[in-house]
Amino acid sequence: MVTARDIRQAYDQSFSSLDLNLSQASMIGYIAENGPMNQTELAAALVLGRAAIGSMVDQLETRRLVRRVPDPDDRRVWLVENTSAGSTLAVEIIRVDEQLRRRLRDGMSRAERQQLADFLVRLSANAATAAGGIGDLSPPNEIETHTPQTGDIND
Amino acid sequence: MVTARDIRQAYDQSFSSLDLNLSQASMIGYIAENGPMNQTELAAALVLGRAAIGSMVDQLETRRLVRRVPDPDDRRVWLVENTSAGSTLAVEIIRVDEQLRRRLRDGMSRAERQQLADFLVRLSANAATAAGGIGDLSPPNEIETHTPQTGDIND
DNA sequence: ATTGGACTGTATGGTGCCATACGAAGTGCA
DNA sequence: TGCACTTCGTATGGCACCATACAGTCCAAT
Repeated sequence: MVTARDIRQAYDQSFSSLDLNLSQASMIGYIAENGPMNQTELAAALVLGRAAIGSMVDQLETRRLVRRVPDPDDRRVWLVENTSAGSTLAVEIIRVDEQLRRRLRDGMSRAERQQLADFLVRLSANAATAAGGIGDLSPPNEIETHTPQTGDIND
Repeated sequence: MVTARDIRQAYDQSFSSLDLNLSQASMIGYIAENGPMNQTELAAALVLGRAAIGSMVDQLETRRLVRRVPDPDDRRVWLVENTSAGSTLAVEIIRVDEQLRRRLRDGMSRAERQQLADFLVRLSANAATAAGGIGDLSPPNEIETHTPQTGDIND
């Protein structure tokens, strides 16, 4: 937990020069790489709730970094896309991200990082099953139909 | 980060039967194992700010689980100690903790856990130095005189 | 055509934590 | 003996996120 906080802090600080926190930067970067998407998809990608995404979009929209455009196929949904200012910022974000990643990886081999990722996934799985049955010893239920997709912000 | 959240959630849920969250349980457990201590020490041990500790003590004090007693040697400080109810609860806390630890370790060898801990410490160190110099390439300053003590809630 | 269920984004209230600023009390130095 | 400096706990305001409930919309089945 402490490590997670340290890393988040390092990211927040790195992005503070761009006046963004980690989540905001992730959103802009993610849109830059995957194109406009609706808020529910963003929430899934960034592992946040829909409400949190909504208020993030609010903030970034007032700063003209992203923009809500109606989805022509579904009047319920907004497509969130980067403005030109947002796109410009995105390349900087990705640059900073890669730079910080390099510093975090410092002294860790590729194999080690792979193993670390593996450990974390296993821990998460254990935590999830543990959260399922509290005091009981019941077998793990069918709660997790969502084997966490790689391709998120792992690595 | 996601893993950290999952673990915290598992802990919170495990302790919810005792009507405690992870931080509260950690505090009572820590006092139970190390004896009464002042709030600054508690903050360092639980890796929280002093203000957060203060309000936690407030909560637990109204529930008569801990108690503030004046430090005879320093009139600024309160020593926080478990009440008898708190001590009773502590053994339950430790039991739940050990049980959950076992479930988290599931499928991980002792060597693997050791290695994981090592990775996390290294990552934290990297994050700390990265947080020191943002865009500059200056050498790490003397900010971190506090090599994170083992003996906390690692393992 | 209507209705029920599933899904989208929003509103609201709550939680846990931080950063900052403060008064009170201790400590070192002239 | 006085005066700065530090340290302790507290107060305040803010942030990021969650859970829940809700209105609007889509879709499938009658």
